[in-house]
Amino acid sequence: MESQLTTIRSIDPETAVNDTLAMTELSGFPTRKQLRDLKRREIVRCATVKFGTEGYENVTLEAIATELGVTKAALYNYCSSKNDLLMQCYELGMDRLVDAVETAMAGTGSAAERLAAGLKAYIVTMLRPDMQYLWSYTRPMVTSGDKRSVLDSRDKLDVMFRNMLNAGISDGSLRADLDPKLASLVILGAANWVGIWYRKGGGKSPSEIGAEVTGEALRGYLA
Amino acid sequence: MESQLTTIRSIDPETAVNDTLAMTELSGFPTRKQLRDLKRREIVRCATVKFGTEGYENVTLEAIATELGVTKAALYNYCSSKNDLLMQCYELGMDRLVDAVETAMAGTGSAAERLAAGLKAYIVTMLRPDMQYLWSYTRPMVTSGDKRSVLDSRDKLDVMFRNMLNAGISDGSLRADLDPKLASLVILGAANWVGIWYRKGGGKSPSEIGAEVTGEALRGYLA
DNA sequence: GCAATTTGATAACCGAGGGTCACTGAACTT
DNA sequence: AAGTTCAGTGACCCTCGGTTATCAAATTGC
Repeated sequence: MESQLTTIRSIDPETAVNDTLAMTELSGFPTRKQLRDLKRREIVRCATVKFGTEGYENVTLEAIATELGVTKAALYNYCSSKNDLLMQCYELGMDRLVDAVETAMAGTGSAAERLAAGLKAYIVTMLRPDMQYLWSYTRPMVTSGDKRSVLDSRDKLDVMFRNMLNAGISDGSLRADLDPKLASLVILGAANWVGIWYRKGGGKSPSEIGAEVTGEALRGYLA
Repeated sequence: MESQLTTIRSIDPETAVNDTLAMTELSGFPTRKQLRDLKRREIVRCATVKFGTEGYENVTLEAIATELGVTKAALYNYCSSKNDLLMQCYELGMDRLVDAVETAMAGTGSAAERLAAGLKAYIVTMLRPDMQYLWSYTRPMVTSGDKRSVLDSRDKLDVMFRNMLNAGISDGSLRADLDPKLASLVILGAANWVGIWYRKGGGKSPSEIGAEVTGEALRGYLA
């Protein structure tokens, strides 16, 4: 059986919005390192979709390997365990989240407006079909030791929101008496909770949900 | 090996606060049904502690069985699968939560005060060591089909909070313009989020955390 | 009291799936 | 051309959830 790992698969526009993979396609003569890294990311991308839509414990390494046209053992060249593979998926997901929030917050409005934009982007990104189960259903599997980079990203997000809260106090668009630490806790809590209860079919689109929850979560903090 | 399932184990006061098991000890000549039910609950109690403190996927049925002094196969007289056992643990946990919140909300103050008491009780209960992983780490494993009763309890809690929010609008202790549905979402989101990031050693006790988060989550809703 | 039956537990086993390892063949190096 | 590196293979092991045949004790019927 010929390995398909060397093939650059077409990117599904629905699930791959803002995916960075497409931007790093091979140019001319790929080095061994480049090829290896591309394959690794292809594995992670495949695993992310499967974990995200089917749930971690319902996906076998065999299934991932088959889908990629290789054997299970081959995967172990790119990850040290199934949990490690999940970790790499988390990193990918975290990067997406950070990117989305960063972009949304880069606007020019008041801090309150940019905070709202960032929060909405956070929620919408989290509700992407292939992020769904990844966040709400398998965060658990992140075992100690491995999870450093994930926690780093989480902290990074937390800091981004806290900074924006502080900026809001400074520019007067948010109440001066709010505690950024506690407020970011409540805000992110509300946002993350959406990922738990939201299921397609509730009638509302992720974008609508994002806007509604954002409005509600920030209501008490506006100046 | 003699079965220890017939022994009523002493209740650890730390983890068994409000546990209903102690109230149903056998009286005189236990019937077969009573004995069976007692054993079932003893299994669930043991599993709850282990799942809660070690994490679902790190606990083998073998380990639970050994701790109870029986074989793994014996457990299958009381549950149909490992996941079903987890479900029963969730029910136990949910009952604890509902009890705690109900009791806390039964006071005589304003609706806002009772809401705060209920929310704090919710958080504190959730932070019990043996509830920790159960909530934040294994909610995922609840697979469709089985999970009806758990969702019922969750709905029940949601309704309790929504009712109290409505009561607060009526008695004027909460802002008249709040949307109970969205508000309960944000409030419970913030509360549940605590279970994710809280780890012993942060210096603050569950009670302090509960009070702080409660204050913050309700701040925007007070009249 | 003594068979017949029901119940709860056991030991032995099965199969899925995560993880390992000796080896192979192709690509790169010299 | 010979040696070296390395991704990938196939066969294998082990853990653990789940099943089944069987047995002993308690319960019931006569």
